Amino acid sequence: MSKKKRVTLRDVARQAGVSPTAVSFAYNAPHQLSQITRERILETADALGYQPHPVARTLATGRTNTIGLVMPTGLDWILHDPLFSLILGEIGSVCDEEKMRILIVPAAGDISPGMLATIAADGFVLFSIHRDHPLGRVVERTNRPLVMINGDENLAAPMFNVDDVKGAYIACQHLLEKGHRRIAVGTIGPREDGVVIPVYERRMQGYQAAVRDAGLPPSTLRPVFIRGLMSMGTESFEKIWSLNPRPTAALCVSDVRALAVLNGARKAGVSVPNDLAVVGFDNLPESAVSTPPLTTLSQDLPGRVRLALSTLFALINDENADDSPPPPHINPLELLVREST
Amino acid sequence: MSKKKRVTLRDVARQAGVSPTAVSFAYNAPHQLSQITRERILETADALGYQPHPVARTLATGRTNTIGLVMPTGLDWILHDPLFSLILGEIGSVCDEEKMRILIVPAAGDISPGMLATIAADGFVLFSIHRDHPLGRVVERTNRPLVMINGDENLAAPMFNVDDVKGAYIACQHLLEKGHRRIAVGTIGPREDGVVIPVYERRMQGYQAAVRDAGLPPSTLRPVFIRGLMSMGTESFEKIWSLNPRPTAALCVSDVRALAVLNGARKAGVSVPNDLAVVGFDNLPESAVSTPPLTTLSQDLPGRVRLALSTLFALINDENADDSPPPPHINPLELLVREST
DNA sequence: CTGAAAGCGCTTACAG
DNA sequence: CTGAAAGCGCTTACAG
Repeated sequence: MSKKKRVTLRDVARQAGVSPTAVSFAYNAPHQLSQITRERILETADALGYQPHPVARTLATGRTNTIGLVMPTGLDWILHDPLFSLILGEIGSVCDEEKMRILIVPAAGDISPGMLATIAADGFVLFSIHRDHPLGRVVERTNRPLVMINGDENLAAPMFNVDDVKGAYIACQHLLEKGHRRIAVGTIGPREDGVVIPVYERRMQGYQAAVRDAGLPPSTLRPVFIRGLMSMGTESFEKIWSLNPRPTAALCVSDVRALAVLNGARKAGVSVPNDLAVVGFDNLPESAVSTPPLTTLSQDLPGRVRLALSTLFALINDENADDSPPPPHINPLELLVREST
Repeated sequence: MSKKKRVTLRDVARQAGVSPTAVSFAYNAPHQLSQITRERILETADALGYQPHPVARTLATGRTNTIGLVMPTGLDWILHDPLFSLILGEIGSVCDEEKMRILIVPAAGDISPGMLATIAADGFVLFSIHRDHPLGRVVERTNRPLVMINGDENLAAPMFNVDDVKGAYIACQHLLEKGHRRIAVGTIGPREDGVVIPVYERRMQGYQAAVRDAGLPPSTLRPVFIRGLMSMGTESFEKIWSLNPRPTAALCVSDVRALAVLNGARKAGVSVPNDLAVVGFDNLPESAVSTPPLTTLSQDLPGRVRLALSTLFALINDENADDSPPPPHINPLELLVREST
């Protein structure tokens, strides 16, 4: 094959003996053409192996039929956060239905104020952007359609979150009511790249508020930095278990962390919930079948993702949309008490 | 803000008092411009908030700086296959380094012969394409740069696989040597969408060959269809355990399946490896820390992915590349004997 | 129902 | 070092 010249609309027009306009109409405005002309054009196109050039089409119409998924880190995130996989899967279903494509945009490193402008997408979904992240500034001054998921509520953008603070509050309250007074908090440590994840920040606040409202000292809670990886179970558990004084319960900011701790505890021969109660966050499918099944906070992820995307699509289609972002959409969380507490 | 007119290169040129060419050069051929002109242009651009239009640039240069990741199913795959997440992560690192973007292309449903042509990408990575899948035809007649990972070796395309047949062979042999004569094979069932996954097909062949070469009857192997989901552990284990006669070992075509079975066995109080030996495939990070750690086949995934991508990038850059696809690249697999056998 | 023309916003020989 | 011009391959008023 090698450098075959691309067949263009012009070639088809010439071959079929019609104008370029007619060929374009055959694809984009069939009713503007007589049945017979249209068929001849389509047959010629087929015979020549013509395919409309997607980029040229985009330049002319202004539509890419692509949405950009922007995250504040490298792609390692996708890799290791099962919740993100769930979100991605849901976005995938919606995009299948809407015939939109998905462009992955990791925003590690160099973030210029105009970075979104350099990306060929009709709109963006931004994940976990913190107000102090360079993307926070970008978001506030861009005029391109975007929505945020799990973002910082201080940013002025359409926001689709869960009620992290309240969820964390009731999770912590649950443990306090069971009499726990020494609680490890399994949370994320400072990231090398300095990125702060808003949901974890809010969850910490929720835990702390519950302790405060119960009239207990802040030292009731002991933060422990653990990684969100199943393979780090032993290390994570050890970090918690070696606290002095030894905690009787662990609140984890994510289910992966909680599941890893469960795994580590089992290997160490420590009984959950008898020796250590464990609570997660987000209710992954795995959390229902772990040993023991995990107490956690459940949310309507599909509903939230769909709402975010339909908002985004509306923004894309109404150029002259209202300027002020709507109030944040905050899904409730429900405490699912299972056997780990 | 609303419908702000886009600032174009032309606007910058006018404002800076230079030609459009000069503005373009300021970005793409700095050395062609005097230091002073260049700075003036860049300042003007900045002041006007100019951003080069990525689509226009693509149309003129023919480069999108994007690679398409094509899979034969919907996005549900990404969702549930942890191995795919690993691959994606690795692709992500390489693309970060190369300043390439990633477009996700699920190819469920309507696949026209020209489908790749409708996608704005410089090249493609195709996953798990079977010769009978509609994409198989597409692949063979397209002249766009592409490579395949875990694909069907009967397809004429640059291929980057592992030695599934041999790996499966030695895994099965391992069990036979331990004296197992009733072996369940935990494999994928027919998918609703009819998609066949080449690696699983090959792995089945490898298991069967080992049994044959050992002079044992084919009935030594009993296929059981199980899902690749951690949350299906109990169901998967039950299916295996209820075979009659009851198997003493299970070969699983993927680690997720093996881990799920491990989980199900534990809940049922069945001891691994004493009552049931279990072998996985692919060596996920989790497999090293499961209870018990999983015997499985390990591969050099990062190396393979990087090789596939560098081949793709070479193809993208050399239009007049050699026509005949290179022989398939087949990475060796190593049996990692851990405590589940 | 059909066509000539302008336009989408860049890049890049080519000529000076 | 700098600019006028053609071209990338479509779409879409507009006029007939």
